[in-house]
Amino acid sequence: MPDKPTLDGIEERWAQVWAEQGTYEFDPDTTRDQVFSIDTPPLTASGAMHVGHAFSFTHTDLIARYQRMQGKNVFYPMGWDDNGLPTERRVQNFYGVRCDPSLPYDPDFTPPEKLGKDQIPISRPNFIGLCHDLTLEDERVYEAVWRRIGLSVDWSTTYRTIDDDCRAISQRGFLRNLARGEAYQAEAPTLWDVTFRTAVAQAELEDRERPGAYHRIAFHRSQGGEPVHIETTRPELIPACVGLVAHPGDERYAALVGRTVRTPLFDVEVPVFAHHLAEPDKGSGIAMICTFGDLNDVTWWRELSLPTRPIVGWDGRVLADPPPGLDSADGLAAYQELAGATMFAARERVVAKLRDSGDLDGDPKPITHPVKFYEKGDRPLEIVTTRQWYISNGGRDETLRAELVARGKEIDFHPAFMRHRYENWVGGLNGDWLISRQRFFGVAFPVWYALNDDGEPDYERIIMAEEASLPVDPSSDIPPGYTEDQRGKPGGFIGDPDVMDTWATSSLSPQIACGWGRDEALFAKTFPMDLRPQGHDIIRTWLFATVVRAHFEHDGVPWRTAAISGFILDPDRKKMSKSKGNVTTPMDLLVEHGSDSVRYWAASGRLGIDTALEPGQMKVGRRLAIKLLNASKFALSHDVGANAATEAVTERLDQAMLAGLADVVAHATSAMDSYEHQRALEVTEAFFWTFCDDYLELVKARAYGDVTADDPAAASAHAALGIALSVLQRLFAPILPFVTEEVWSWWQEGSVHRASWPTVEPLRAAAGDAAPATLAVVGQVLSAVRKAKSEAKQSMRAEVATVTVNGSPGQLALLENGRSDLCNAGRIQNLELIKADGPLSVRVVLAVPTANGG
RNA sequence: GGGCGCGUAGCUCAGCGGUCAGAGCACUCGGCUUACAACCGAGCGGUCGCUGGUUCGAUCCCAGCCGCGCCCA
Repeated sequence: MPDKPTLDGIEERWAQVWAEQGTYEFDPDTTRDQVFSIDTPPLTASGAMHVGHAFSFTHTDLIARYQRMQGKNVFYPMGWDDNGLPTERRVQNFYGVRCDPSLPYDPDFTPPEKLGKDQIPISRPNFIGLCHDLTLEDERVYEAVWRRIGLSVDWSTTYRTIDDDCRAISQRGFLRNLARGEAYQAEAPTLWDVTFRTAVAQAELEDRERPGAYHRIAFHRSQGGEPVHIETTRPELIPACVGLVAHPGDERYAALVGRTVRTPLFDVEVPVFAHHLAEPDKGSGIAMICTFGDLNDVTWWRELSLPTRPIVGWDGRVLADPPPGLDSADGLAAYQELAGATMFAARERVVAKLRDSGDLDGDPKPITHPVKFYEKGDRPLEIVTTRQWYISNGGRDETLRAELVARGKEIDFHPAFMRHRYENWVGGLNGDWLISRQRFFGVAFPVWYALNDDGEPDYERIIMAEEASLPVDPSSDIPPGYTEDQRGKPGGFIGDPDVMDTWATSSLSPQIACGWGRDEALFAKTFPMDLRPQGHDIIRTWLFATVVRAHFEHDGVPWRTAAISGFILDPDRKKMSKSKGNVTTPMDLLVEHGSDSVRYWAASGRLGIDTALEPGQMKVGRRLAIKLLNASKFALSHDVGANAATEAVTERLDQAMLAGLADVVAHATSAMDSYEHQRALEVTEAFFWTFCDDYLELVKARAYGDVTADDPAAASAHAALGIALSVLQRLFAPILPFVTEEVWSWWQEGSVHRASWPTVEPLRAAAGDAAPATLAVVGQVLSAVRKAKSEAKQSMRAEVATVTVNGSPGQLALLENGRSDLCNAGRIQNLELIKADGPLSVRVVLAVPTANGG
C-alpha cells in the first residue's frame, strides 16, 4: 500500500496486468449455462469515435463485469465493421484516390505521399487493399481507447466483417437464404443514390426538409376543351409521365377519369386514373404519375399496371434515349434538349420551355417539403429500375411479419418500451430488405450467372458457390463446373458484380462471434447469445436484421436480452453531432478525467435514456475513486485481515453497519439483475459516503485500539472494516474497475474482477439481529453535534461539554450501543440520554461557548 | 399526422399512491479534523408543466391540454 495513494497511471498499469494475466479470457471448457455471451456492436473504425460509443460500451462492460463476478464465464468478443461506404469514403479522403473498377490491378501501386487536387483513379483490388490497410490502422486506435476505458473484452476473440471468416459466414448465410427462397433477385424500381451510384434500403432513408416549388402545368385533353392543370415540384419528369391520377371521390375530375390527356412539350397521350392515394387537397388535386418520381408513383405504376418511361440514369442525368411512347417529332426534339442533363438543369430547361409554350400557369410557388435522402448522401434520391438482391423481412408478407413481431416478444428489452420501436418498424415496412449495393468494399455475392449465346447474363441461371469453397470472390474465383477462360464469354459465366450491404453481414454478428460453421462446439455453448447491447438508433437496422437472419437460419431469436442505450446530448440538450465541430472525443475525456470517472458518468445514465455529457458528473466520479483510495488506506492501516471472521464483530454499531451493508448488497444485486446499473451505483455510493463520513469517524478511536492486548472492541472494528471494505470494493468493481483493482491489490490475492459478487448471507450472519437503525440514530446525534460546532464556527475537534438527547426508549437503547464511539467521534465529555415522547431531539453545549454567547 | 419517451430545487437527475418532497453539482458560511484540503462540516434553495378526474389521501394512477426530444409517415 503506497503512502500517498493516487489515481495517476492506474489505467496503463492495470490494463497491462489484465492483458498479461488474461483476466478476461473466455474459458472454452464450459457448458452453455455457465456462459454469459455478449453480441458486441461491431463499430466502423473509419472516423473519430463518438462519446456515445464510450457511453454505451461502458454500459455493456458493467454488465459483463457483474456477470463475471456472479461466476459466469463471460464471452465478450469485439468486432469491427470494416465493410461499406464509410470505409470507402475514408480511404478516398485519406489517400486521395477513387475506385475505378475498369482499371487493371497495379501490383506496384503505392498511395501518393501528398494529397493532390484530384483523386487518383485506381483499380478495385488496389482500392480494396487500401481499405484493408487503413481499417487495420483505425482499429488499433479504437482498441487503444477501449483498453484505456477498461472494457473487459476478450481481445483474442476479435473479428472484422471483411475478414475471411466473416465473409465465409456472410456468404454461407446468404446461400442458405437463397436455397430456402428467403433471398431473391428482382428487377424493380429502387431507391437510388446518384452520388454513390448504389441502391439503398428503406432503413437507410431519411426525410429532409428542402425548398421546392409547385409548378402549375397544363395538360391538354385529347378531346379538346379546357386544359387540366396539375401541380408538381418536378416538372422535369413530364417526359416520364404515364398518366394522371385523382381521388375517386373527387367530383372535379370524375368526368375525366378513363379519358386521356396529352403531356405538354412531349406530346404523349396518357390516361387519367382514379386512386385513393391521390390527395384532393394537395395542389390541384390531380397529379401526374411518372416512372418514377416518388414511392407513390411506384405504387400507382404497380397497382394500375402502367408502362415504364424511365428518363433518369444511374448517374442522375437524363438518359440519352427517349423513353418508349415518346415518339412525336416535337416531343423527340424537346427530349433531345434534355438528354444528358442533370435533373437540376433539366428542370430549368423544361420550365423555360413551358413558359414559352404557355403551359406554365403563373409563377412557381415556393414551398418547403420533405425529400427522401440516403442518410449518408447529400443529393435527393432518385428511383431507378435495377436488378437487386432482396431478403424477405415481412415487408411483403403478413405471415412473416407476424412471426417477426412474435420474435420481438421473445426478447427481453431493457428498457421495455424500446420494444415499441421494433414493433413500429416491423409494422411499417413497405418492402423486402434490399441487400445489394453497387459498391466495392464489401462481401461479394457468392454467385455467378451463366451467359447465353449472346454473352448476356441469364439471371434465371444462377450458379451458387459451394459452401466448402467460401469465402469466394466471383470476380476472380471460378464457379463449379467452369474454367477461367469461360469468364465473360458466350456460353460461359460472369460473377455477380455487387457487394452486400454491410448490415447483411453484421446481421450475422452472433453467428460470426459464436463460430457458426467454424467451431460448432463453441457455437453450442454461446448461441443464442445472452445479451445484445446497442443504441436505439439502430433498432430498425441492426437489431431487426439480426432477428430476421436468426429467425430464418435457426428458427429462434439470436439473444435473450437487448440492452438499449440512449444518446449523448450536448450540455444544451441537443443531440451531439460531429458536424457541430465542438465534439469531445472519448480519449480526451479519459485523459482529462480518468477512466473510472468517465465510467462513473456513464454508469449514472440509465439504459435507454438520453444523457447529457456532463463533466461535473465525471468530477464526482473522480472524487469517489479518490475516496475509495483513502478509505481503503485508512481501513487497511489497521490490522485488517483479508478474511475477517464474522464472529469477531461483536460491537452493536459494527453489526448495525454490516446490516445496512447487507441491505445495500441485496438492493444492488437486484438492480444489476434487472439492468439498472445506475440504481446499483446510487445505493452503493450513498452507503459508502455515509460509511466514510459517519461510520469511519465513529469507529476511528476504537480502530486505533490495541488488538493484541485482547481488546474485543478493537477486534470488532477491524473485522467489520475488513468485511465492509471487501464488499464495497467488489460492489464498485464493475463501475470503477481501475481504482477497485488498485485497492484490492493492497490486501487481497488475485483480481477483484475475478472475485465473487458479494452476497447478503455472510453480512447478515455477522450483523446478527442488529438493525441499521443503530448507525442511523447515532449518526443523527453526531450530525446535531457537528451542526452546533459549525454554527458556533468552531472546529470539528472542538470539545463538547454536554449532549442531551431526548428520545424514545428504543432510540436511547440504540444510542447506548454506540455511546463510547459517539463520544469519541464528537469529543463529547458528557452524554445524557433522557426518555421522552415525540421525535428525537438533541441539545448540545459546547465546552467553549461562542464569542457572541450563541 | 401516428408511435414512444420526457417535463420535480439555478443545473444534472432520483422518487412513481400515504413523514419523500430528495441526492449530487453550483452557491453561501465555517473548519488544516494524522484516510482524504483533489478534503470535512453546516446552510440556502421547489405551488413536483397546466387543468380536470379516481381515491380517505396523488409528484406518483386516469383524461385533456401545453412544451421538449426521438422514431416513423
